[in-house]
Amino acid sequence: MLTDIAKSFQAAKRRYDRGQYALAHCFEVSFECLEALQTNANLRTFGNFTLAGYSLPYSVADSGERLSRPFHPELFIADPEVFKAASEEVADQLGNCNDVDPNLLDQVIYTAISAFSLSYDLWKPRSRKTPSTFFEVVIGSASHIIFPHYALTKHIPIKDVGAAEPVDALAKTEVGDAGDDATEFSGDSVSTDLVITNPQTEKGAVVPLKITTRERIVQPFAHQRILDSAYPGQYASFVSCISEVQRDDATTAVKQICVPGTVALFQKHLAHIKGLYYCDIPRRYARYDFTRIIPVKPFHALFTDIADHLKAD
DNA sequence: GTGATTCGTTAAGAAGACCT
DNA sequence: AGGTCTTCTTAACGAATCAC
Repeated sequence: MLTDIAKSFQAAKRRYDRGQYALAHCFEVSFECLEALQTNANLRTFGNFTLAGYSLPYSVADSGERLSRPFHPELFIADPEVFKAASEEVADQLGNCNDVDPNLLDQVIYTAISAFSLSYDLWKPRSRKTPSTFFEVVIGSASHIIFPHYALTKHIPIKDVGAAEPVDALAKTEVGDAGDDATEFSGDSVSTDLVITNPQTEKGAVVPLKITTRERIVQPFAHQRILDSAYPGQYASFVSCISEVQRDDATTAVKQICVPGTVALFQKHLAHIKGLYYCDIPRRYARYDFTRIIPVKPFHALFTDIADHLKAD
């Protein structure tokens, strides 16, 4: 059953790679996943996430043989037909530049990505990369619709900065005694998931897309730091994720893998990014002591914030 | 014990080398 | 031009470890 889903996904990806509209095709893939889950697995409660007296129930998909990652049942549209109607509504409204119900948008994105991920967890659990590729295609396709006049790319070429003008104290220690040819890097580029550029202003929005981040959160900050050095003031990063949850089979509970201290340090001292955007906002990242350092917002705010950043003055 | 952080691992994809 | 082999990069899960 996953063979068909994988084929549909590859077809959608090929369209996307050619720069064609692929959102509806992605939603069809998610619909197929929901049907497969309904037919061949059992969606059931698993356990709670708890933090300081707060408790939130999570569910899993159970194939009898294997358990999926946990998902948030209130964000997840389990009924395939309901999802189909909701996703078509969202796609239509995006296409017509109408306002989309923000909560519906969050639910549709969360369900689309989660249904695909759950299916891979159950029937192709070793494929770790594929769900995130799907995420990339979904958001890239949506961006095509929302920003029809902006350029979408995946790489930003980095011009040579040169040792003569180190950008700061950190760079100074790098060039030091490595010899005169230490700066002979050319043709380098920052490889990201999605870059949206306004050709008028040349401003760009970098959108790292990750299902979960864990300690890999450092990458968007490092990229932003590089871009600040090569193109001061031109790029801003909007880190987009689904959730940070993980099953704990020993206690039949759900954990949210967060690194708040590390992220706060990156934001203060490595590079400044615009915000973290989650479908299922981790509880620890929603606390004021964290959000006063770095904004954490629901997923639907992503597109409006990018539009604000890119618009001509 | 609990929350924060890091590690170990498997696999997919991209790019280049080499062959046909 | 097209195959396939190798190497490098990237994604992200579950488990392990750290710090209080």
